[in-house]
Amino acid sequence: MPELPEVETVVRDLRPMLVGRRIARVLRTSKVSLRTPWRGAWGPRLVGRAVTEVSRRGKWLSVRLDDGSYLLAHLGMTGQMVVAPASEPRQTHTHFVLSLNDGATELRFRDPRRFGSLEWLADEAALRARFEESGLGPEPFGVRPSYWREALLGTSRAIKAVLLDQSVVAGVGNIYADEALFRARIHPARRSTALSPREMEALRRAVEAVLTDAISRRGSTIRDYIGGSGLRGGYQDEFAVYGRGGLPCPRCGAAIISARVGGRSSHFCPACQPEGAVRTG
DNA sequence: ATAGGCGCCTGCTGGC
DNA sequence: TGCCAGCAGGCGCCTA
Repeated sequence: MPELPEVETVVRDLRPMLVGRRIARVLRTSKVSLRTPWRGAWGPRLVGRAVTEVSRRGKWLSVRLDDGSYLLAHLGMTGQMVVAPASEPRQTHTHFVLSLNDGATELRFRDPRRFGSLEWLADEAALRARFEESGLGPEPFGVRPSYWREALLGTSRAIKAVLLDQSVVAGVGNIYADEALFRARIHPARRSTALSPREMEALRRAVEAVLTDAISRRGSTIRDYIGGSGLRGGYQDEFAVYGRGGLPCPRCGAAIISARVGGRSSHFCPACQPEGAVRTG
């Protein structure tokens, strides 16, 4: 669920509430184990540590501690990371809780579907190795056009699948892939190698623009997503195509198509995003 | 080697 | 009203 704009929003929300605070207590509040278990004995490693930094890389969220170690979280489809008053009842599927030394708040990790993960890494080298292991590509902002072109020419897949490939560019998920393809007027099923240089460049810029706009609206809430302070996103109100099958295209009025491309539901305008002839305008 | 498909989970929706 | 299939923002693993 959470794609780059959602994770970025969580990071921005959490930062002022976490940086400078110390971890007073670590609680495992759910009996289920996460799909990727916490690596190592987490209790002793965290208690007493202060948070020095909260950041994002692709869809990963990291919390740096004052001994140089990191808590690394991936929110999967339904993961939430929220700082809440300790007095507030915890929701179901809250798996881990870090009590903070202000005595009043706690960081909660909640994840109904449990596709998310939470792990501890000893230092920055281990963090980088973890990103390497997951095949994480560059951040989508300021991608070099030459890199982009080579990445798109280096695979025979549909462009939609290429956008979802985190090793090509980190952070784009199903929503923003569809929205970026719409902005660039490219049909999701077209082979990435079939795009003209102009289209490739339009798409590179569309990805940046869509993600930037979504961040400014605090991401998109379809169902589960909330920011680090519990607020919902607002970008779902600006979707041009995602989840809008059968509704009119905001640009030309044609009915938006909903179809499976590369195993994922995809939404596009059949008029603005033609599958056949490459438009070379 | 690459690309596609499946499985992991829970919860909600829509059709019968 | 109730049941059940299908589907959901992700990703890693397996197979052809």
